[in-house]
Amino acid sequence: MNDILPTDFYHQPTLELAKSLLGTYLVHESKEGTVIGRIVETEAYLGIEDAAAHSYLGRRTKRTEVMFGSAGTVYTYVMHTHCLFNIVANERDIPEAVLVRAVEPIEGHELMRSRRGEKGKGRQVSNGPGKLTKALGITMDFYGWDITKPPLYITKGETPEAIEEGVRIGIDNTGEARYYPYRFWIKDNPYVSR
DNA sequence: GAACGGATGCTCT
DNA sequence: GAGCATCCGTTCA
Repeated sequence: MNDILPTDFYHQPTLELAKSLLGTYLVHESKEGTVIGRIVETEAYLGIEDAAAHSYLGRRTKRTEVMFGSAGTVYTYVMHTHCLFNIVANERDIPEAVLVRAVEPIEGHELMRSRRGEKGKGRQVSNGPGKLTKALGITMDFYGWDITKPPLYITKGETPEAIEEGVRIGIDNTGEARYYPYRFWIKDNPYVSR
């Protein structure tokens, strides 16, 4: 796997990056084995001007600190009983990131399913933000990780045939921001969350 | 140190 | 499709 996407790849407008990430391969090498998931659904969070983003109005805390850092940094966040996986985009001091909402298993199906347990059969194994992190073995340990190096990195994948866009999910109480069309997914892919 | 609430998932109807 | 279970980081006292 020498097709690791370089840091430069992440230095682009967040909305562009969200679309560019569709179809790429998210790889995690662990002692249990290697798992690869093709990113099929993403959402963009535009920091300053986006009421749904943790970094809204430049809000800077321990939690959002990495969003202000360099592009290509991993931003993990614990939500309810789950862990969500984001990738910081754009330039330093511009707190924007892309949330990975769903992946399609490419390699390591057995390992993913065993991590998910009985609930993770079929497409249920990774068709959601909290599900994919568990399937891929991503935890808060990767907070601040540089996504361009092993054991957790992204490689060039298959360019999607068609991309669709729509409103984001799970942010019903954020005013106008809930209507922004910042969600992107690969058309007709069965692993898209909903 | 206590209270709060959320970028969800699962079960049941 | 709707309702509820479930925790930990952040925030405030």
